[in-house]
Amino acid sequence: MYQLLCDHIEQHVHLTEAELSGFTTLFELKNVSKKQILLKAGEVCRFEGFVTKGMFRVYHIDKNAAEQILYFAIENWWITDIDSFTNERPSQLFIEAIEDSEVLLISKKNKEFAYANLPKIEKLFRVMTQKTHVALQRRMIDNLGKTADQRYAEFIERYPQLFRRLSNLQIAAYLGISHEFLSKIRNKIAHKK
Amino acid sequence: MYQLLCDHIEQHVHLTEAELSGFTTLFELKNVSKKQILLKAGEVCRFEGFVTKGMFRVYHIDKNAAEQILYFAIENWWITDIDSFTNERPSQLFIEAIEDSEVLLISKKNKEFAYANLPKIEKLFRVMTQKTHVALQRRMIDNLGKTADQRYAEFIERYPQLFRRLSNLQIAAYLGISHEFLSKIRNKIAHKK
DNA sequence: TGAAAAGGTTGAACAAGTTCAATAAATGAA
DNA sequence: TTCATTTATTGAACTTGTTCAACCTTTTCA
Repeated sequence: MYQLLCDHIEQHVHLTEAELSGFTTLFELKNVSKKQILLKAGEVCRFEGFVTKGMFRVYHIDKNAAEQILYFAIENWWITDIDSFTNERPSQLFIEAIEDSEVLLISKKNKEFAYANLPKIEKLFRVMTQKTHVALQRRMIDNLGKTADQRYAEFIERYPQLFRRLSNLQIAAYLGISHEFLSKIRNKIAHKK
Repeated sequence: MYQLLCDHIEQHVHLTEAELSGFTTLFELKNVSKKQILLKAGEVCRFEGFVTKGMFRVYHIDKNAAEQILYFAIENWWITDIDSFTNERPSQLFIEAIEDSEVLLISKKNKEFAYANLPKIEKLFRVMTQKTHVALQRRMIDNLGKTADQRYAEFIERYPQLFRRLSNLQIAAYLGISHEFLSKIRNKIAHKK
């Protein structure tokens, strides 16, 4: 049961059958249709989710109503507002399905139960947070030093499976540029080759 | 001994006297003078460091020889290239003292010893990585959606203790702008008030 | 099927940020 | 103290990216 989740865990830590089923039963499956919102800014994020189907975007909306996308999550990725979830603070973020999706949700209570009773789970999440952090550090450096053209080219190269499934509006919000300018970058690339 | 480090740990997890001294003896104190480099890109990062005096910058140098600063660390902050340290891969980063400094270093072997023998330490580092990650997420969103003026104003407000000790060159490399443009922003602010 | 909504492109005017060069001010080391 | 180095400022020309408006194409869904 929950095959994708089990495989994912197995890649990071080795659990016995009992530990694995003890942990996975702490999740509940939720179907989320396209455009449905799982978390709104202002609410406390009550879940951490493992995506088993579809795609989500985690994003911020500023005072000018512009959207900044923090990350996308497809199959085998996790979604949450880690700050809101762990500190039970109102979130600054939105989480929305951009395809018809399925996600396995775990509550804070159940996650704490896992930390208390399954020490290897603490390691799992430490390692995962670390990996996510490394990826964000690299993205930060790219954003500080590279032009939009370069960031777009690298996005396509690094995440071809996201690129194929995303609209240019979403990609522009991830790169931090207007969608019109992204369109001009694409035009330039198309005519250069 | 190592009072700053003990206080810092105590803020995150509660250790017995024995655990605390068992952990802190895994560190060694190093004096680092201004402009001395602790880690060069290309090397494997062999340490994780807790700053007890002075200040460091962790940065990247791109092909055009421009520097992007990932973060600064003063007293009570940690420094490492987490990717290079945990995966024993060549680093992409430099770590340099920008004041005469003191840092407590722990090796990978000793950190793994701590993880294996002091389960609370696993929690300490999970929580710390999580906090650092939340801060970087906020910075990422700011970088995607805000102008340099706004980012500068927020940097001063959020980190006044860093601001006072840093040159404008360092701040510009952190904000991702040229130091000339930062100078113009400062001029504009000065004349507006 | 057809109308509405969403996504994509283009151009023109503008704003934000860079580059280069010249100069001044502050700091540091002998 | 002094000379060299580093840091900060300013202006002019340039590049990168935004905004707004118009228009076209594709998708959605009743």
